[in-house]
Amino acid sequence: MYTLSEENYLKSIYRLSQQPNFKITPTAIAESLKNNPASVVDMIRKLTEKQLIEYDKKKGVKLTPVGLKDAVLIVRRHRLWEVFLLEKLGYHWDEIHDIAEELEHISDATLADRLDKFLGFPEYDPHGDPIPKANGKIPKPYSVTLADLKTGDTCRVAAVKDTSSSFLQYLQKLDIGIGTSIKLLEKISYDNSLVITINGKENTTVSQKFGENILVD
Amino acid sequence: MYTLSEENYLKSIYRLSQQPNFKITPTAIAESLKNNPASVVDMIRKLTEKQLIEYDKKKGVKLTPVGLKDAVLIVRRHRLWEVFLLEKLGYHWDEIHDIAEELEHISDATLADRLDKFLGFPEYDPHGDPIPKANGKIPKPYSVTLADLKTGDTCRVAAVKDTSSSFLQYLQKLDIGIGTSIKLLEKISYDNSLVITINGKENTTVSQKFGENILVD
DNA sequence: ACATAAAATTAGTCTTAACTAATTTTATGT
DNA sequence: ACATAAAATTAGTTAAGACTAATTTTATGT
Repeated sequence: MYTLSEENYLKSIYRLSQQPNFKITPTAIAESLKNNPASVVDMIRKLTEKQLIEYDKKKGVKLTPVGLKDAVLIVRRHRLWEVFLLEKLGYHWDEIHDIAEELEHISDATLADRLDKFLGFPEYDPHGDPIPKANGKIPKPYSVTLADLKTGDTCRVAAVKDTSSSFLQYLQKLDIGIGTSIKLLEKISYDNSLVITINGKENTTVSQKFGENILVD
Repeated sequence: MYTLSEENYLKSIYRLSQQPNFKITPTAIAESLKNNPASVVDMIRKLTEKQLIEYDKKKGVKLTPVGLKDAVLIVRRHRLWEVFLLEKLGYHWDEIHDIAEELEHISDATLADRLDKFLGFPEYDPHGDPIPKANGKIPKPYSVTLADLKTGDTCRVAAVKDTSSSFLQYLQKLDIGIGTSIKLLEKISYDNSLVITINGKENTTVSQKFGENILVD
């Protein structure tokens, strides 16, 4: 169907299109794929001919309906494989992305749907990103972070934005995982530090940056 | 580590080396990979330079110890994925080979071992072929075929040699799978056709070629 | 042994998708 | 507005790995 490269471009363009009000330029794509803008210009021509994208110098690159549909399916495969690697094969959070980058290109028509079923139709991947359904519908992404809460609010940890091992180790030290209940006691107005209670235990103070990387529902 | 093509050549050469007293020639490799002998000659040069194979016009192609080790690991990955596809995702016998051809190239160092563990360390793949262990040891392959039996013998299907979809679909039509009990009623001396009973049901006649592709124990 | 067929090899071409270097176009700061 | 910086584009190159066509080497049958 598509070459490896074509799929990577589609996925990259899709990912960039998720940033609101962001103009998708050749350089932006080049940076996200870590290759040369000249190469990107070539591929833009190719994908335009295949009617998967449209390119307007003023507006940048946009996925066509067909391109969008297929980009979403690639993302779907990526995120399903991430769930598989973490839940079934026991990989850690920070190991799964690169392997899923390879697995997402396996081309069998029914594979994603079978995997989806096998995994119990998960709605979110281990990074908290929504897994597109077979029909292309995408579950509502988490958007509220710990830092968005008002004093007195209680929430549960749904996902994390930052997946660096230093962050994950810090989480572990604080005994925070998916599903952990957190109550916001106070927001320090000086630097927006957050005073929280973790699972009803004693109080802890964390930084604004920390709070912005925890997605809650 | 290796390119897709290199891995496919290694695997192909390994498969051919399993046939006893078979000289692995450029044409033989070309046929098995369905490409041109001229291309094979190029790749023989490349793999020889990388010291993965040795080529002697008289003796044909041979894997070096390093080439053999890595070819076996590719086969290991292929067969483990086949087990996964059949047992976990519910694919049929004749659907799994092509998908495993893609999955086997996923390059993460611990993936095969994790998958092996997840699957419960299976010894044979759904085609009955032995799955090489992580250390390269290979369980004893089946060797007796249906065509080797004497009249009156009863056996169980352990594996198949031919994995073409036409053969596998024929098996499905005859209701033969791994574990199926077969009794040899008669060998037609004219053309060595075999009259058999499948799972105690009514008699069927199959060709010698068919019988030679069913491994039993 | 020799003609012929088959296999192996060489030489050169093609495609994909990357690259660099050079040039043109667009944006930005003073 | 204009100089300069940044971005986009073009042209040409490279590498892998396939191909065809032509040639050489090896095998086979009579």
